[in-house]
Formats: sequence, structure tokens, C-alpha cells
Amino acid sequence: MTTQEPIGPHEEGGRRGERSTGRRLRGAIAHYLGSAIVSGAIKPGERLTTEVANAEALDVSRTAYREAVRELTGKGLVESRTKAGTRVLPRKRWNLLDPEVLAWAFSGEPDPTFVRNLFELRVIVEPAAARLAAERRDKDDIREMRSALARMRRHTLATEAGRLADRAFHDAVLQATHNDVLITLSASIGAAVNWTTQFKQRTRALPRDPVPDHARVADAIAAGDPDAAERAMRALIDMALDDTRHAMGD
Amino acid sequence: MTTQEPIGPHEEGGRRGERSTGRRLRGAIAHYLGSAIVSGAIKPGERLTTEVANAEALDVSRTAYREAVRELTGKGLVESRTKAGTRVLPRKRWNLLDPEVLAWAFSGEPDPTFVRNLFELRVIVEPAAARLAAERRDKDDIREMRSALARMRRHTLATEAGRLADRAFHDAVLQATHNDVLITLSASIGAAVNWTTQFKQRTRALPRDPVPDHARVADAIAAGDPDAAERAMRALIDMALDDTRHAMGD
DNA sequence: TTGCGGAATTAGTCCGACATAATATGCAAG
DNA sequence: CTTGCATATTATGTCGGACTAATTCCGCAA
Repeated sequence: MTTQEPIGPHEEGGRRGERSTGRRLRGAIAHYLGSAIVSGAIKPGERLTTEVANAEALDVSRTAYREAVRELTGKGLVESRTKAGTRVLPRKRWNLLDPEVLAWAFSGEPDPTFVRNLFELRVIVEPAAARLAAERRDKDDIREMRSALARMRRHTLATEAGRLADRAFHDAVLQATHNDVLITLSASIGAAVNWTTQFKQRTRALPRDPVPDHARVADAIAAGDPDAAERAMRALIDMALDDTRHAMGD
Repeated sequence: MTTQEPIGPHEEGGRRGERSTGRRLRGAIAHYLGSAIVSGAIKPGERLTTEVANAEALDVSRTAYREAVRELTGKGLVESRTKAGTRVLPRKRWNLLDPEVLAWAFSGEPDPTFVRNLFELRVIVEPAAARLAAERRDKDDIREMRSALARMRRHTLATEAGRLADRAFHDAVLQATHNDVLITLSASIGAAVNWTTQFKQRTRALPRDPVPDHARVADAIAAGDPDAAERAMRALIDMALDDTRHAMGD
């Protein structure tokens, strides 16, 4: 990192000495540092040394800074060792599936390779999840899917509401698996889904109507037909994948 | 939670006043609280209120306690709100794929349902990963797999070395996909693998030799045959799944 | 050149105080 | 008796300073 602007409480005045005591200071610092790390501005192995110095650069107290770093520690982004300083861990150790880490990764321009990798996870997990969902869904799950589908009908993916509905649909499918581990992945997959739709929008790809494909998935799951559900979901993702690849000039 | 023993620095003397300043105090507290939450001793919605009181019960300073809680915050286990206290979040919000969370979950008797769910993830991800690995593996990947396989030949799963080798093998397969997102899952899958082998051991299931099955996977990946790799891995997991199910009386 | 011991550095822990926000309480008005 | 606002309470957030402990680095001696 080269330069950094103060995040601290004294954003206007900027003079030290007055108390900030905001409620999100720590969170803001975590977001700031986390984004810097995930985006590559601070590289693995680099030191956030002299926490005191850093705290002063950010214009916050050591306490707030340290607690923010602890949050990053919990996500595997950094590691602190006495004397050696707090170092950014190699990418391999990052919890790339952590919702916040993903959010930070997508807060800037995400690395195309990373998006591709996340998509690969989707291709692997979602069809299988659709299959399980078809076997285990209950009334509530079906209602949730249909509700999301209805919202997708009312809004296009050009709107935030439309994207939300899209994510809600994919979420509902994972929920219907009744597998907590898979449900945990919804945050990761949601990030991929969201970015895809946004990306498509940005590149003005022809707005192919996604509703029929989603409806096929919902129907198959509601009907309790695992094979059809898996097939339909696979087709859905293949199409999204195709659009994305095309748009990315891959 | 009912009672709790002090973790603090004063484990022997127990009298306050002297400084501890150990190096892992915070980590010990995080481990203690994390395990308590994941194991269900502290239930979602329950308050870790009055951090001061808690800190005193654990016999540590507020600083160490707070930083430990921040690590849990980073894993989605708890959330702090002014006045409302620090509350354990619903299970849905936990990062169940976080390596430490998994470690805590398996430090006691893990919930059978959770193990099953984790296994389901394995069934979904690993065959697909084997396929990708067969397409992308390089020399180093193959060497790593063969090395792990050789170690598996030298030790049985009854030994820690054997289990390590087993995990290393599955790890190598994921590494060979060259997909960082999938690699991140290795911690989660490793937990399932490890527990399976340990469990089999514990129940004295007949020690079916796992090496040939693993070798088939390795050969297919080395040969660059995606279909065979996927099939071999699926067979491998099916067998483990079968053993586990049988042992769990499912 | 190598090994050892001290100095410097950096994170870890503790403490006490005050700020802030959300809740709980009590009082007054309808 | 109920409602609503002002106030007290409470728990977390932030601050700054002091001291500890573990490493690493470096200089000195064998």
C-alpha cells in the first residue's frame, strides 16, 4: 500500500484529540483493510506492522484497530506473530467463501479468474442441490420458490428488485435441501449469481428472459422429480455461464 | 451455559492482580467460547452479556475477552449491538465451512446430522473436483498425489500418519483443480474425511484397504481421463459413505 | 566463521475512564 | 388506566497509557 486516507472519526475536522466513539469505527476499519487485502492492494506476506503506526495512519485508537484486525484474523486474511508483525496470509488460507470476504472481493472490480472459479463452484453445487431439493422440499420451500419466481416476473434483472428476486430463488433452492452446510454456501453462490446478472446488464447482452428457465427448475422441484430438477438447473447455469463467458470475451 | 472454569492466565494461583500476558490467551478464549457455541452449550439468541462479567468469570481482562469475541464475530457466530449485548447468531449465519468452526464442531461429539450434511457436500464436490483435476493437473500435482498415496501404503488409517496421508491425498486432488474456491473447501472436506476414518476406526469396522481405490483415482487423474477420475472418486466416496452409514446405524 | 547473549522491536495483555446508543423506568397528561 | 415523553440505566464502543513477553537482529567473542 502506498497512501491511505484516514477513516477515523474525525473525517471533517481531522484534528486529533476529540473523541469519535462512533458505533461502526471498527467495522469501517475492517472493511477498509479487508477490501485492501482482498483486492490485492496489500499483498500476501506484506506487514501491517507496527499496529501503533497503522492506527495513527488511520487516525483511530489502537483498540479499534486491533479489534478490526481480529475480525480479519477470524477470516484467515491475516496472522499476527510477536515481533514478526501482522502479516497478510497467502491467498490459500483465506476463507474465500466467507460472505464478507466475498463482498469485499466484489466491492471493486473482481478478478475474472476468481469469478470463473466461483462459477465453477456453482456449476458443481447447484444442480446437485436442485436434485436434493426435489427429494426433500416441503410446502414452505415450494412457496418460497414460487414467491421469488413471481417477483422475478414482475421485475427485470435490470432492477435491483429483479436481482434480489433472482438471488432469493437460488437461495430458496438451497434452503430446500435442508442441508445447513449447503445453505451456508448460499452466500458464496449468491455473490456469483448477483455479479453475473449485473455483469450481463452492464455489457448490454441481449436480455434473454430468465423466467422460463427458472420456472422449469421450480416445477421439477415442486413435482419431486430429482432428475428433471438437476437437468433444469444445469441448463439454467449453462446459459448463464455462456452469457458470462461471451461477455467476458473468454 | 451453567458453569465455566477459568481459562485465564492464573490457572494455578488463580488470584487476580498478577499479569498473565501469555501469548494465546485470546485464542484460548475464542476456542472456549467458539466450542461452547458450536457444540450447543450456548444456544443461538443467548447473550454473552456484560462482557465485563464474562471477562471476570473467565478471569481475563476485558481487552482479551473482547478481541476473542471479535474473532467469533468474523466467523458469524455472534453479533454485538449496543445495550442489547453480544448475542449468539442463529445457526444459519454461522460460517460452517470455516476451518476453525469445523475444528470446534469436531472437538466434541459432532452432531450426526452435521456429519451427514458435510458428507453430502463431499459427494457433490469431490467427484467433480476429480474431473477438473484430470483436466488440469500438472507434474507437481501428480507428484503430490503419488506421494500421499505412498504414505497411505506405509501406514494404516489406524495411525495418525495414515489419516494425515489420507487427508493429504484428498487435498492434492483439490489442489490439482487449480481453483482457489474449491481449494478453500479442502478444510471442510478434510474434516469430513478425517472424522470418517477416525469413526471407522472407533467402530472397528473391518479395515477394508483404501489404497487400491485411491490409486484408481490417482491413475485416472494422472492419465488425464476426467470420466474415469470422476467415477473412481465417486466409488471411493460411496464406499466411505456406506461404511459410515453402516457404522452410524443409519 | 560460528555461536551466544543482549538490545531493540512488536504484538499481547491489563487497566480505568468516558462516549454512545438502546433499553427500561418513571412521571405526567389525557 | 393508558399513553407518551423525558430521564436513568446499562452494555458495548473507543480511547490512551503502561507494562509484559516473545522474537528477531546484531554485535561480540571464541
